[in-house]
Amino acid sequence: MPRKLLVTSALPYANGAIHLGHLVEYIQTDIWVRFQRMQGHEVLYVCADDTHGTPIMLRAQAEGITPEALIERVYGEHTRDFFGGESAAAGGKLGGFMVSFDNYHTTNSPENRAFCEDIYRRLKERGLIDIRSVEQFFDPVKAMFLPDRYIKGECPKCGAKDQYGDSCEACGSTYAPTDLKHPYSAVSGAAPVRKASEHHFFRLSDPRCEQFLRAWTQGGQHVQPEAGNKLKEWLGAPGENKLADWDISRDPPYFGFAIPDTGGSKFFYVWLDAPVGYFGSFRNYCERTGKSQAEIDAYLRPGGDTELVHFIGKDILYFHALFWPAMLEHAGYRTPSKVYAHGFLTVNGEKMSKSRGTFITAQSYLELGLNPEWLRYYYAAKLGSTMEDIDLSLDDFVARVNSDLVGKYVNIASRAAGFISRQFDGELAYAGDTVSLVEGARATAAAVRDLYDAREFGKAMRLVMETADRINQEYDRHQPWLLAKDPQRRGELQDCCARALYGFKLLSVLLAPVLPRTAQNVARSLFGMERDFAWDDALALPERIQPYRHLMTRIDAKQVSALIEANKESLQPVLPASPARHGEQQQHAEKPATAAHITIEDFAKLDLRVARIADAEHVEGADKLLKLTLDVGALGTRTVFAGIKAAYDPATLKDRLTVMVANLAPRKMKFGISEGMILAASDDSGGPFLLAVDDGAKPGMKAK
RNA sequence: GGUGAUGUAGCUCAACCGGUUAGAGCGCCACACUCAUAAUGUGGAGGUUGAGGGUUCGAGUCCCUCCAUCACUACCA
Repeated sequence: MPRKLLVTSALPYANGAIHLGHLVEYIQTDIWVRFQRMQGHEVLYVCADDTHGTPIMLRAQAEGITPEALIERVYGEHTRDFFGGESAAAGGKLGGFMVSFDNYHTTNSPENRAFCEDIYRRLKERGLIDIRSVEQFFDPVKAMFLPDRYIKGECPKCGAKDQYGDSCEACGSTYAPTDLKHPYSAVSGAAPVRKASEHHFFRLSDPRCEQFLRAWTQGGQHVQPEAGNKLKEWLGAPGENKLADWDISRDPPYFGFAIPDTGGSKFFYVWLDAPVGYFGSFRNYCERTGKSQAEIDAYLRPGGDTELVHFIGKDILYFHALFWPAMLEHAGYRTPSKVYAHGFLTVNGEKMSKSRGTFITAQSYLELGLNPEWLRYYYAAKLGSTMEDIDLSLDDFVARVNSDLVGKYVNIASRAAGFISRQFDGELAYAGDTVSLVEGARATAAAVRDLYDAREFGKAMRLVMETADRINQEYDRHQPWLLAKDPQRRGELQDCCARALYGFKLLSVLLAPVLPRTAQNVARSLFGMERDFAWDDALALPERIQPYRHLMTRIDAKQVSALIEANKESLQPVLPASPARHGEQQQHAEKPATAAHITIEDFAKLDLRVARIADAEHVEGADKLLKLTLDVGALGTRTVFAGIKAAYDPATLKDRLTVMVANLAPRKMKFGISEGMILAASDDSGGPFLLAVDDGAKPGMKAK
């Protein structure tokens, strides 16, 4: 019985170009989708641009255009990269990277708005929406609330200037925007002020949500085992109530959908309407193709026999495995059947980097004339069913594609077709037993089918290439180039070439989900079919061929070098990149390498002082911390929390002299502000041991 | 600091519930072949499975410690 599958890839954010990191997901999903279609299942593969939120709004302002104009332009770029643009959509989705969406929509659509409003209203009816006051940074010049990423200032830890409100690129520490020293708005440069506003929350902490999610995420039905473990961590132990309510509203100005009944004073947070965009795109497709309401409901209401399958990056598991199913469940919609998370892409073993030129855009890859099927194959060869990261090793990419695809696979057709065309006018004929030949193919196809279905593409590719090796070996064994010289042995020649070409057909069917364009060429141009391959074509012996035309060229390593060169850039984005977002895999900033040595100037930045421990006390509820009051002479007294409880009794510390870092940025900790740091030594064998100061030193003296 | 993942030949990866001399492809060396847009075949070299302990008749596989990388996280400051 055919399955009915509604499949999605995460929505790419409409403020940037598609790059090779994104493509892991779209290629992975597309291979799976094409495979399922070949099995005869009904598949709807939908996606959309994720178009709302502050980054889009500000970017449009910076460019002096409306947000609508911006997202329309980006829509054109994204669809071009994915499948050659809207104009190519009707032609079989073999442009761009050949991602075969049935529908590619936008979240800024009436369909999406209707779903968002409906879901919100239903959640509200069920008492799962709370309204609470929240205090946030506000830009008085632009008259807008600022997301964390738009507040910059000095890192509270290392003092680096111009750091974002959530983490420091210099030292890698994370903190709240309120921790920043000298904060300023990245939008206007003004000093932000604290301001309260009412926010709408989805009550994820409600027992109904927790209970549902505990059941939904465990048991291995919906997510991979590793993802299940991660989710378990986030859910905490039963009763622990680790899930925090989710803030789903934003204040204007905001590019997005107004929340119903707020008179336009509140907007849905982009992360609410993004996943809902899957449904919006689906509905748009249904309306476009004249589907009935009953058919639509079969996909959206609980209890149907359809499957909803999401492919995502592991960075957005939280949204897709917690917020999203909980929202759907309590709003009366069906919940996802599967959420499949993949890992990040690294290039040459490292994070993609603009300075190294490994932050490669889809557009540059295509414009430089690299074949998208090369990348599709390489990703397929590397992908498995887990959340593990995959590495694009560029040397390996060249070697692997050339050897597997050209040397092994395409070469089979190239070497056997010539004899058939020249000596037999394209006629294939088989001598002797063909039953075991077809049975062998059947077994291979079945094994590959199971691997595709389980998303074990790497294993599938290995099996396909083993098969290609065997076909080459078998062909060699008959030495057709010798048979061709002996008129008595024409039958043998024709047979071994026919068998090789049947093998080639088998391989082409098995590779069709990965290499759709080549497979189409093989089916139509070589085997003269009037349609594309179906899975069962793997079992049908071909009877004749058209003259062979070369199917795929090798990668020249120079093309890859040119690609790297083309992507090396020093241009900084006009505005800060948005944080992890729908389909926005790995936009993490690179951390600069730490220098092995520091200069004397670096050292001079440290203000080390002799401190007298004026008071030391236990902290209620703290396992490791002691609260110290330090006398630092002329600098006055400082409160410092030190993690030395295990080694020191407060009573013994009083009046001891030790060394502190006096100019360390104050750090808000659970039990108060710590205004410095005392020095202590420790390693595996023991510690911590406080540093002592020889007699004669006075509190406040500088250590250098 | 904690939790989890990863660490296997030069490169990319395999190895079911622990079970014979740890496999494959690429690369490399030699040979063969010439049908194929230098593709193919045969053979070979190459690994103390990150390090060190332990359990076992037997460990890449299980346990402990450590190291490295990555992710998440925190009451290191």
